[in-house]
Amino acid sequence: MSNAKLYKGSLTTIILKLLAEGDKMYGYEITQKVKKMTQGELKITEGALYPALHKLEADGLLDVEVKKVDNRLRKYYKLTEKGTKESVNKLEELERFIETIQGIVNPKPSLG
Amino acid sequence: MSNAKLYKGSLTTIILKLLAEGDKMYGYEITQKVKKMTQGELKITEGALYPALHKLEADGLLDVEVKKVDNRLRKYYKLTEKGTKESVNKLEELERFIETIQGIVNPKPSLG
DNA sequence: TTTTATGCATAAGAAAATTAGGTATATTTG
DNA sequence: CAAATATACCTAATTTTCTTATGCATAAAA
Repeated sequence: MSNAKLYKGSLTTIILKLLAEGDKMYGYEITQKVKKMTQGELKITEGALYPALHKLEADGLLDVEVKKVDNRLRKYYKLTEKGTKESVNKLEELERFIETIQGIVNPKPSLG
Repeated sequence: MSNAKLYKGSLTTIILKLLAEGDKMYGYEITQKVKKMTQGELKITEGALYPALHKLEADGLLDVEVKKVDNRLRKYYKLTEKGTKESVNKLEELERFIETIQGIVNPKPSLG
């Protein structure tokens, strides 16, 4: 994370959302995809990403599958059933956060 | 914070935004105003709020004025000049975060 | 041949919350 | 009147989630 500030707590939601698209992904791939999708605005640091992936795995939201490609290891992650449900929750939570904070920084005069 | 999840890092922005409206405010008033503006969705905890106010003051973004009203103390906070500038920065930062993360959770197919 | 890219990882520290208290006065309610 | 709730401040311990700084290894590019 460097250019655009990433509010703490949103990384997990990003990971779950990307994996909810259906395809399994490995860590490095996630950093590159986020960079591309945000036109370089958001850079996921490895120091944040890998511990986050390990925690999601430990919590039973992700399954891992190790593969060797071009003589280098890749750890492919995919959502478990629990992870699929949690991805829905996290996305709703994010939407609600955005609506809520918009209500403060861009309020309707009647409630200000 | 309890109902809607507050992403870590947004509290300072909320405080600065409310004070940027012009009127000085005291801590308890901020918690009540946020509750009202978000229809109870967002509850600022005192354990987060007061340390945040103290830090903003220590950083020279807020000025304090203590008043006794109904035999109870109130600490009124208002933006310094530096605080006014920072409130603009923080709001831009928040807008950018929202746009950026919308680009991930609600992507244009061309970039996905 | 040195740098950059790919791919994983962890450890120390900082930031910013949560949780759980504490003090005190004023008002409302049973 | 007593007890609960609202108003108003505070802090300390802990947890969560990052950043920063490393480390290792292979492949490709400069």
